[in-house]
Amino acid sequence: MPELPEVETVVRELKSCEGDMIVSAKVYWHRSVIGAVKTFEKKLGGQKILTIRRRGKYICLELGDGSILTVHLRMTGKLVFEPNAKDQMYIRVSLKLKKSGELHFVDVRKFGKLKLWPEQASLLPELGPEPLDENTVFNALSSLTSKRPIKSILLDQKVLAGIGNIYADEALHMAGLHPLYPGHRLQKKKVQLLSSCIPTILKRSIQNMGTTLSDYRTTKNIGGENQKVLQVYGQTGRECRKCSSMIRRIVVGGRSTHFCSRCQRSPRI
DNA sequence: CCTTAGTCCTGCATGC
DNA sequence: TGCATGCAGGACTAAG
Repeated sequence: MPELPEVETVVRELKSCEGDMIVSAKVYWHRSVIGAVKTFEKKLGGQKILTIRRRGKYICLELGDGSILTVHLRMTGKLVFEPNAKDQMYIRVSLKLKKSGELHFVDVRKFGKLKLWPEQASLLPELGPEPLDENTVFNALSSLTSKRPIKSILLDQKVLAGIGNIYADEALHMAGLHPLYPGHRLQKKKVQLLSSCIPTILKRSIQNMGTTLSDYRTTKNIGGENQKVLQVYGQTGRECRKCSSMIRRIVVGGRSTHFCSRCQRSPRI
């Protein structure tokens, strides 16, 4: 599933479309678009793409009239220029670009969403800060008084924007923290450690072009390589690469959670 | 304030 | 082989 590193990889590729123009937009599955589909198609036609940026897990296209198109890939969404035969079946939205060709939003499970935000709208106001800087992460985590499990806190986009299930598990393993540890009971030293692990884990994955477990691909239909260095996510039943203990799987806040019971000690109750 | 369950979806793994 | 069942999950919403 695309999280911050995967979205960042896609956005870096898409940067080549800055300055291009959206000739026309066509929606094939209306629920992939938030808001009125006719307005969406009409307002996108003829728009110049000024900048393409990432915010959390959102791809943000700043358009000529000041409006902003956001794309959230959710589970299986991807943006591709040349869809293969299988992709063709799952094209939900297509954007015809003047110079770059046709950009297709492909999404098997239809969870992904596109939204055109009107001019001057406050964009994505509920998102927390970006988690790529150690000090920023420390500030976001140290101001917490929540009793929720640290895993749930990391997945909360209002706390930090962009971390998903894979990197939450990987960062907690690197920091040696049990996913059920209550946020308010973390000592300052543990928060500091976790705050350095999160950017490290995310930046490494960006270098590896993201994690491809099933659907994630870049706009050029290239998979990432970061799945090769995952320590716990999807490793249930295998040996921990650090200590050889067995990787276990539990459910935290409805999400499957992977951890090493030796490296990540259970909190004292 | 908090947690849990339901919703959206489809492919794939499992079991008989 | 074929059919039924259940699972996966990000973000949102509703209920308790």
